[in-house]
Amino acid sequence: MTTEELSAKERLVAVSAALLRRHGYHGVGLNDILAAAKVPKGSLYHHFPGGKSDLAMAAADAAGKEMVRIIDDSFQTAGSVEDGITTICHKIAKLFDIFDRADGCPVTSVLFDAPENTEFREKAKQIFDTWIGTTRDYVVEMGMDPDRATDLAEHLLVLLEGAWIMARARQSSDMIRSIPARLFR
Amino acid sequence: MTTEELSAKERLVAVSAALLRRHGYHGVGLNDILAAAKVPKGSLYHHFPGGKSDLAMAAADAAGKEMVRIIDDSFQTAGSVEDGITTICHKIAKLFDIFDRADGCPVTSVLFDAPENTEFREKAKQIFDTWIGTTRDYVVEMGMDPDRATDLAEHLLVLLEGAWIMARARQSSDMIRSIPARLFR
DNA sequence: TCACATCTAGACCAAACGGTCTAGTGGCGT
DNA sequence: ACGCCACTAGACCGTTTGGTCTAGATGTGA
Repeated sequence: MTTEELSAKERLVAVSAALLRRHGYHGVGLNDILAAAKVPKGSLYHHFPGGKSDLAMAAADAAGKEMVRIIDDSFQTAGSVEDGITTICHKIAKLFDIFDRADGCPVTSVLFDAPENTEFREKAKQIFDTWIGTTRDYVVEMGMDPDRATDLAEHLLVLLEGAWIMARARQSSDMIRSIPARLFR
Repeated sequence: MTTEELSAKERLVAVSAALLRRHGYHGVGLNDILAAAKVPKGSLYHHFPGGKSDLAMAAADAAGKEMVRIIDDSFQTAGSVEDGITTICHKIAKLFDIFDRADGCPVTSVLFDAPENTEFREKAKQIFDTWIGTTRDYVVEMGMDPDRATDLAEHLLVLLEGAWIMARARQSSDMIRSIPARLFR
């Protein structure tokens, strides 16, 4: 993650996403984020008047969009539904391995840590639904009927979230890699 | 949750388990726990010299054992593997609904919030493995070969953890209730 | 009834928290 | 050259954090 040539705002979002993914919302201090991003407090509250929660929302959005990019990339080169989904899982598994096998799903880590905040939960739901919608659209495009496609996309997300948790506990991406086998058995 | 006749130590564990499940490790303050359990600080550090992390470990253990009890109960009255697993999911879904559709898996909520602590992660792994082992034993006892049984038990846990997350996001236990359909399709 | 261990009780502490505020800096349009 | 505005910079604030410590209550066996 090169934060070199990025603006202060961009650095803030990137660093937040990374730290929040690993430690959760309440697990990171604002000062940690500021120090890692090399941004003074004044800048934070200039770009994100809402403070920490504002920043977390932006970080979750960014992470959500990156996931959509992964889905797009995976299906662009895919010859079949199975192919596309397998690629998604392998890409995520690889990222998981790269980042010390320590990071959780961005949405879960960032948003569920603060469930007392309705806005957070709504955002999580919305991002999840975007992922499901994106996946479903590709699958429908490839010929599956919409209802089955929605179910498949939801099934994939459930497996992915569950596998992500197991992967963290076991410090191994195996569970993520074995998702396609579970889904298309 | 009647904390009436319990000892201070028991109240501490019960209240911690409940609060941690909802807010995560860093999301609850020691003072919140103490106030809810009506236990002074001195008592905490008498019973749990290790402080908050010590308490969280005990809470996770207690929650882990309760899950084993659910598995036991479900298989005791089950006529088939499918039956037992369906009962497990329904029991968990019911509990989820009762507790405001807000609580996550105890192990995930309690332990993953503090992944910088190796001891925490190990404990999470150990509890997960206990659940998998318990389930697998029942399934083997019912005639399935051990390898397939292990895979089935792991598959169930992955689906359960994933569904739990989705359930929180959507404030609905549907995803948990539909696990058997996904597993035995 | 006295000694002792267990447990309760909460005042107290340094550190860290998220957030506010004022001052200053840099670059761009005119 | 100047004024303006986006942004940087960090001192500072009240609150809350997890944790320590001393004092006292309670029960139990000799």
